[in-house]
Amino acid sequence: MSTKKNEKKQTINSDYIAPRKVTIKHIAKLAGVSFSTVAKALRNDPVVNVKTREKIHKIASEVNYYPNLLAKGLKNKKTKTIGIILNDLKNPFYSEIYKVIGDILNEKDYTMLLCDSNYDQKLERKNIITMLSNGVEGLIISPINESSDNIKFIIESGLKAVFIDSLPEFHNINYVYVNHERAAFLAVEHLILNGHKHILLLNGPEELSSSQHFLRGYLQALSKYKIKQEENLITFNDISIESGAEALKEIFGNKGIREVDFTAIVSLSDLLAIGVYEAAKEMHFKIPDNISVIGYDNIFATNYMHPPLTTVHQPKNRTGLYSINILLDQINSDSQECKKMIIDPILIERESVRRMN
Amino acid sequence: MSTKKNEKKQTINSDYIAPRKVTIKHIAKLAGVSFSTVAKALRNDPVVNVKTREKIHKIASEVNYYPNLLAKGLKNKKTKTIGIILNDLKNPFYSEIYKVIGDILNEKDYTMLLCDSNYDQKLERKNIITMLSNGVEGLIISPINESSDNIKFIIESGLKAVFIDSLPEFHNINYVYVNHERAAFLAVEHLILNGHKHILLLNGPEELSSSQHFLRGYLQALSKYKIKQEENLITFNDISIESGAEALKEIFGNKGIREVDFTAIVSLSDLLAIGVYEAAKEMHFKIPDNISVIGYDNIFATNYMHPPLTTVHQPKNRTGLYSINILLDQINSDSQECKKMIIDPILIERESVRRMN
DNA sequence: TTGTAAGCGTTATCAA
DNA sequence: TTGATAACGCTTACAA
Repeated sequence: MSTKKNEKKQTINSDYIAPRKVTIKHIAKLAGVSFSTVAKALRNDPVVNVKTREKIHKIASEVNYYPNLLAKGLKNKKTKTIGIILNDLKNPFYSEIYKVIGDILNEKDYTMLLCDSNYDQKLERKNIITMLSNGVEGLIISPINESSDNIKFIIESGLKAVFIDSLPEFHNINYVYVNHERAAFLAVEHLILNGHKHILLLNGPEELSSSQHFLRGYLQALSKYKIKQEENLITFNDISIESGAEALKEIFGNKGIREVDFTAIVSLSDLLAIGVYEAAKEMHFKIPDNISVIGYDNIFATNYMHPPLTTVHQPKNRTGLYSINILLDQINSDSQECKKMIIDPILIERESVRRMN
Repeated sequence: MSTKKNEKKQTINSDYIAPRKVTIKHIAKLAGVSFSTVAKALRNDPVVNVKTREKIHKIASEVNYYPNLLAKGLKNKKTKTIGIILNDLKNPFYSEIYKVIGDILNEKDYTMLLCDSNYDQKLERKNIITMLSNGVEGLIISPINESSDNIKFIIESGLKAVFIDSLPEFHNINYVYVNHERAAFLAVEHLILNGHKHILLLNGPEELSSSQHFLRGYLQALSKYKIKQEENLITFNDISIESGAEALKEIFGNKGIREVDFTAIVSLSDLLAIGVYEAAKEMHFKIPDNISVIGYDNIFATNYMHPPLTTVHQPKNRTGLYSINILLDQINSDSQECKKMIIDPILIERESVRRMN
């Protein structure tokens, strides 16, 4: 028995050449105690002698010991890790959200596993599995579609999750949702009150839940003000500056400004709205003189554009803050009660909408 | 012996109530084989019978099996995870970088552990340890200071790393560096050639290596054109819109535009430059009529500002692309040769600089 | 106060 | 072709 133990230690010793990561066993050897004593000492368990504890801590810091979180996680199912799945890391809208999440995580000594699903449901599924496989303690996700199998999969997995930017129809879930329907309504109403009757909708991808909510709000506003809905004024697009510009250029085609059949544009995302500005440069039309534009999100850049973009503000800080707090609460308190928050967006009037009446 | 084994299985069975994560042991039981056979089958080891393999795969997908990456990582020191440590997740400059990193990682089935150090060296150290503890296979870091202990710590840890946005003086390291010195030189030279002689430097934090390089470039340009350096025109600031605006407001104080002793501003970051725009709004001066501004980074927003910001472009895509490729190469090929890349920035002339001559 | 041993979910080696 | 077993680094009863 003791021979065997010695053999084992020999093996470790003979590895000296390659600088191995130091473990509690190495420390134990240096301190001349058993490795379980080291484990206890490192966690400052009062059961171990103060002298021993100090000695062990001293050694640990001398050899730059840091624990292996994989081993720890494997043992206690606590990885101190939370997962974030978003659709476009580059969109400043999301950046603001995970910035505040990151700050809180820093404070609470959690780590963030971040994935970008690129608005692709297959990738989204893969990312969810990655999170599960990595044993994250919780998940914050902005799902592509709120009634997709991916959501069911998350729920059934038992992983604690907070959905953001969406409104999945399950009762045993948490979400923090900024009311997109209301946002669209606010935007379109603002346009209508300024005398616009033909309003182009630059929506996101059709399968995106956000797009669906936004469309609903758009339609609601039209209907409230008895404005006829025009099929050709509803467009679905990828969410990026480029595709916003692309969409406009396509619509214009050979037409001149005067021949185009709308006077204003609402868009699901400020990025798309910036695309309109880009198109304006290239196609030589003026905002808001020829075409009015209103965005959504209120990303920082919109305030400095020319003209400053009228947009609907999404409280991104609060979204991040609430979602991470709800998640951490649930992780650390076993309280199974679900939190559902709906935040109201706010119209920010700037100078990209022209008064027609 | 066999009794004991049965007892163990009983224990697992009696856990039925709480829906446990399924492991290869559960599958083994369902399939009526040993768990080591399952392990082999799942990795499609041809040593196991085709029938058995198929059966096991079928069961695995029925019960939604996914492997425990913690266990896997513990066993083979391969976590399929890479760490990214940056200083401000909200800065679009960084977003663009980790967007492309994320895309590549998606492709190669790696996961990204992302930390924000907030320009704080203590936090940076903590984040490095977190990465080590989590067993990342590689690290991409934009360090705060390139000669800090944190860098040495990384090198000594043996973790494969690529440094970005900095130029640490060690030979056995990789870096992808955009030449900040050159960037500052380009910017200041542009200002000088347009007739500016009193140029305010809105630099980043003093301990930031980037700030130091940038300052060097600023000084170089002044000296090349025989312009006297003025101490009070060199300022260090946090990198954000707010602190850019703050700095300007403080400088102005009670002075009017005419009394201020510079005609142009160079800044280490577009964010700071946007702060100048913000100040311009509040203090009622005009860019470039009263004050010229030139930024650095060329974040997407600068092109749409009023006036469009003249800035120096940093190839962010290439930074991301090169760094992740170098890292992945090194991880998967044991080639220990170090890669050092220096990328040249490019002046982008827009409309925020006034011609004085 | 300290040490022993089992176990977390895998992989890999060896035996059957 | 399949199964038993040890090991990865840690935690945690339990024994000494």
